[in-house]
Amino acid sequence: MSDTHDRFERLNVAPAYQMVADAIEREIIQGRIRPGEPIGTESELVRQFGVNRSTVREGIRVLEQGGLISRDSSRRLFACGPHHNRLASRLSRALVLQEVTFRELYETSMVLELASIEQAVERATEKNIAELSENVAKTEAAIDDPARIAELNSEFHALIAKASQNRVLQLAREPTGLLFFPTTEVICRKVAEGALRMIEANRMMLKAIKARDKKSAILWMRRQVDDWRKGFERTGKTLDEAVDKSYLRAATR
Amino acid sequence: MSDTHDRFERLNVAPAYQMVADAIEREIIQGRIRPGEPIGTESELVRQFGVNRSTVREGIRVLEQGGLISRDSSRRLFACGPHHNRLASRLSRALVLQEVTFRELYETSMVLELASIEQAVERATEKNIAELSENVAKTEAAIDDPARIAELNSEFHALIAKASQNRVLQLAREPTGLLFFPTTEVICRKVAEGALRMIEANRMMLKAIKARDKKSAILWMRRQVDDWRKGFERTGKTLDEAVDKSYLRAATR
DNA sequence: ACCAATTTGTCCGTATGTATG
DNA sequence: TCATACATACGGACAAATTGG
Repeated sequence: MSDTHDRFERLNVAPAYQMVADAIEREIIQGRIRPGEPIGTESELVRQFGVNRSTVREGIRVLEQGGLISRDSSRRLFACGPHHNRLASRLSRALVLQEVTFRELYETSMVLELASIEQAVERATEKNIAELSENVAKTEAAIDDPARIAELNSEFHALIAKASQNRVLQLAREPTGLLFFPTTEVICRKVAEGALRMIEANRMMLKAIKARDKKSAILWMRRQVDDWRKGFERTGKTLDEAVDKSYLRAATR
Repeated sequence: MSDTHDRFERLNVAPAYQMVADAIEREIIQGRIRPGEPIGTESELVRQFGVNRSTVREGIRVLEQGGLISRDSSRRLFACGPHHNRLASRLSRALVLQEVTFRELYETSMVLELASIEQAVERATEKNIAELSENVAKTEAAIDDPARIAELNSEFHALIAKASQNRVLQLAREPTGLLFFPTTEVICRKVAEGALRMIEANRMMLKAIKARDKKSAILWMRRQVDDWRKGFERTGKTLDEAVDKSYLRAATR
């Protein structure tokens, strides 16, 4: 052992593939590569970074998975503003793996959906309202198809969030929506008047948004989320059981 | 061209590395590999899947990035219940890339923080309260250090969410917290009484939680988030500008 | 504390399928 | 149609780090 001080700290050198990923990520986040712009071929990156092909490819996988880059039909690399879908379904998966309960889901959804519709009442554009109207019409036409109803209801809530013009809120509620609404199908099948009450609530929410009637909109949203809870319990399950992984299928791709 | 029908559909064959990733992911999601359990060495996987090591490694990168597996200090692979941290910072990044405004952040944070404290008042355990007390004590001791104050305040809110016992809510507020609270440092520097009001609010929230006084707790939380908005505007910025990428550094690792 | 075996990180070269012009 | 460029995948190799005796 030497009795001198270590002159240098240990260099914390990241693996090469990580540095490749970081370097490209930086360019995208800092806006020097805009979404849609090409990244270059693998050989190009090999040349620029001075590392091996395999190394570049590992870095690319990281970024692909992170949703920062993607490949088009011809497999050329380009930057892409990450679609939340991928992130949201990852989040949903994380929730399932943590074995969160339906109660946690219910409580959080209540908060997020109420916030969404409150802001939607204030800010919904004509376009938003048209989209919601179309959704309600489709739902009324699908009255006898539980799967379709559930899907449309899920879309209804996503449209509400969109109408809030608040992208943070939109992103925050997406993972819960992904897990929350698939159960509506089960409920529609088991509870006779379930679909009818759902449609009525959606119709009333749409009406309230048109009239900019915040109070009524919130009331009907609360009622619908509560209906979900009651319907859920009526299927014989308890709120304190963990969200099953089977609800993931609908969420992943 | 033959005039016969195609007998077979085109096989949707995923790349090998993707199949490797999917196969391992399935095992984890289905619970056949529990969090903490080892996955095996790369050579092991090479043998089992019958593919090249480079291919295995690409698959591993995907899962690592997805937070499903990780390497411990000795770089051995093991499954891990995905820590939200990684997902949350990814979400934050997505928000920045979408150039969301501080207003969107503010509004959503208000909703999520209020919900957190409301549930925290109902359910905080002795342990939660002890953690919060310690945080408040540390904050009082750091009164002259804006960076430390901001960090501790961020932790305070995370602890509140933890005390809500609602993991869905916890996960939902994390990305916004990551972006929201770093700005408190700037505010503490620019607004003289900022730190003091922040500490007072935290102290009062803690007190309200101890007393199970929901009304007071919510009041002080609302006041603190509002203070944030006022302080933010006092720094000369407007709520309608986009959240800057500079706020990301604090968020990533 | 040393050594041998294992494992990871990285690299090289090559073959094959596919998309584009 | 053909040629070219490129992505995917493979086999093999070596140095550094880690493990376990």
